[in-house]
Formats: sequence, structure tokens, C-alpha cells
Amino acid sequence: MARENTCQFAILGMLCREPMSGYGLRQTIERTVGHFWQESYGNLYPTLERMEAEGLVALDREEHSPGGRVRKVYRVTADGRRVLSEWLRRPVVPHVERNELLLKLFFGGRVGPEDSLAHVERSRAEAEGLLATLRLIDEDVRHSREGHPELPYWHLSIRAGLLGLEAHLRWCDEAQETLQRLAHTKDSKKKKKGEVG
Amino acid sequence: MARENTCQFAILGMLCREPMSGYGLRQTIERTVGHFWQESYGNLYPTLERMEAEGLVALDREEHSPGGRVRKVYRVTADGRRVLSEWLRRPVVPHVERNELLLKLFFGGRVGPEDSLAHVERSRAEAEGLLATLRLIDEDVRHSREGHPELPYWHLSIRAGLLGLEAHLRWCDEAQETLQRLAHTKDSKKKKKGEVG
DNA sequence: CGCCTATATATCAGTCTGATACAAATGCGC
DNA sequence: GCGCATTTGTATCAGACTGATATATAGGCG
Repeated sequence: MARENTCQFAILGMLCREPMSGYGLRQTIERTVGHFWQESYGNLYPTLERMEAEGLVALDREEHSPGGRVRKVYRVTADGRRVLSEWLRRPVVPHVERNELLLKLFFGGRVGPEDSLAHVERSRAEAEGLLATLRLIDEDVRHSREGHPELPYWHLSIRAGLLGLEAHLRWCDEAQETLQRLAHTKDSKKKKKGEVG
Repeated sequence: MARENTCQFAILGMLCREPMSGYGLRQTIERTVGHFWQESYGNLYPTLERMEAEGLVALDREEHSPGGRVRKVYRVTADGRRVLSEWLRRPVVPHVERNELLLKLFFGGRVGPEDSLAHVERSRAEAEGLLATLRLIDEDVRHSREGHPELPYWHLSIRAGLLGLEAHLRWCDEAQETLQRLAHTKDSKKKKKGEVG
């Protein structure tokens, strides 16, 4: 077997909160765990179909509008809850995540420090944006869900995001310094060459 | 178009250092950028075949041993170098990386703090192992490749790994504390219930 | 001589993304 | 009340990528 379909567990977890459509699942996942987990429709719809066939979820209700449009709302079954609990207890299989930024920097010597510097600067801007968003979410969840028994669990993922982004920004500082020094050295060489030649 | 084949750029970058076989590419990628980039054979071999057809790489030499065994050594072409440079200058497309640990913690309320605590402890042990390895690699590269013009670029990715892992360990501290408090609260409740009921 | 490990190529089922297509409901300005 | 943009909603596809598996030789060691 290759890796297991993880989408199904995200679905089960979200359906345990309340019944939803495929579209609603995508929305909820984006809004709650979007900073570390996302699902595409091309993954959700086929997975929901398979899960229904396997009895992990069931059609809660199917709404037909006059025009013939369908809206399928799913709920989790007892089997689904069991499968979710089993997965939640199973150890996480570690795997190396691909980092395109670092790969481009690793080969950075082939194009010069200015290009690498631009990559780092864009990454820094992106991280700063995410950090601001996450801080807002943090505040929001803290107040709107005050006293909710699952709040400490939700807060863990936000803290992971905050600490990770802060570390990334510190790395950006270092990297920018290194690359600026490289760019400067290169310029000096050019100048010297020009003066002597 | 879906996402572009990134494997080809890793291949091009590595072949710029020296001609290699598919097997050698896998080895080199693992040893040099393995902490943030990996390639599987199922990805490498078909990609190499396509790249040869497109003229990005060429067969440097093909070694036939008496038994009929083949060893295909590829080198990068001028076209390949151009394609690599273009990619290196193109901005990185940001994307959310899936984090299975955080997803399990997010739904942690469904199974109790002990299970979540076990996940964090395993993750911490893994991170400590990686950190130790990365520190060794750091030392090794620093000495064995002293003065190499591309050393600063290589060092950037190692620093990213070190800072990221250190941040992760700090998060583990926080998370363990939170979860231990939750487990303790639950125990107190149980005790009280037992005493009263 | 057998056994293990490293070298080496190749294929496949299944996961997942990003794009695209289609269509109805809803809100909004004018 | 009309046109238009956005939101809600389901569905499919090519292509990327993983992890497993199959196959086979070379070299080292006891």
C-alpha cells in the first residue's frame, strides 16, 4: 500500500462537529486548519463518495431545488467515528516536506546573489502577512470561543504556526545578511577588475 | 496546467555539478538536500526519460557489463542549463504544507490528552534526532568544503533546518505543558467523581 | 560457495493538486 | 426590476508524486 488517504480523516473530524456538504467541508477546513491543512475538491468529492460506499459517512439529507440542483449534506456514522479515533491514536508517520525556496537557494550560485535575495525578500513578505493573519485569528478564537473545552487543542496549532513563522523571519534576517555580503563582494570584484583592466 | 514537474529542476541542478545515473541522483539528493527535498525512483526515472527526449539532458555514456546490465550516466545540456537558470530566477509559488501532527492535535479532544501527548513526545524525539544529524552535517560541510564559493548557499539551507527544528522543540515544550495540565485536570475530575459518587 | 549489501533500472496503484466546466442562488447597485 | 458579480455547489481530468514491488548484477566477507 502507498500512503493512506488522509483526506478522509480530515472529513471525519470536521463532520463530527456538524453535518456538511463537500463545499462546506472545504470552507470549514480552510477557515479552521487552513494554515497547515487544505483540501481540494478533486480530492474531497471522490473521497466522500468512497466513504459513503464504505459506510464511514451517510447522506444526512439531499436537497433538490426546482431547477434540479442537488445539495448533498453528509453526517458521520458510528463506524466513521471509530475509524477516526483509531487514526487519531496511531503515530504520525514522519516525512520530509519539500521546500522549493531552499532548493532554489541551494543552487543559487548558478544565478547570482541578487536573485536569491529577491526570493528571500518575497518569502519574508509572505511570512509577515501570514503572521499578522494568524495573530488576528488567535485573538478572535480566544474571545469568541472562550471557555470551549477544545480551545486548548485548537490553540496548539496556532502556536505552532506563530513560532514557526517567527523562526522563519529570523532565518530571513540571517539569509539576507549573507546574500547582501555576497552581492557586495561580487560588486567589489567587478569594480577592481574595471579599475585594473 | 497543474503544478510543474519540480523533479526536473532538482535533476538539472545536480547534473550541473557532475554527470550521474538515476541511482546516483537519488543518492546525491538525499545526501545534500535530503533534509528538505527528496526524490523517489518512480519520479526520477520517467522524468529523466522525458528530459532526454526534450534535450534537457543527454546520455553521457552507457555502460554495458557482460551480463547485459545497463548503467545510464546523464549529463546536462546547454538547453538544460538555460531552463534551470530560468526556473531559479522565477519566484517561488507559496503553498500550505500539510501537517499531520497538527491535524491530529486539532481533533485531539476526541481521544483525550494522553494520546496527543504521545504524539508530541514522538515528534520531539524525532526532531532532536534530526537536529543532532544536522549539526554534524553542518560541522562536516564547514570543514570539508572550506573556501568553496558555493558554501554560503549550502549553509543557508542548513541554518533554515536548524532554526526550524529549534522552534519546533520550543513548541513541543509548550504543547507538552498544555497537554499535561489538561491530563491532570481530567484526572482530578475523575478522582472527585470517584470520591463523591 | 553462499549470503548480504550496494548498485542499478523499471513499473504500478493510489493520493493529491490545480484547472476547468457547469449551473443555480444571492446580493447589490442603478 | 434588471444586469452583473459573487457565492454556493457538484463533478471530472491531466499530471505530479509516493511507496511498494520486481528484477538483476557486483563486490565483500567468512
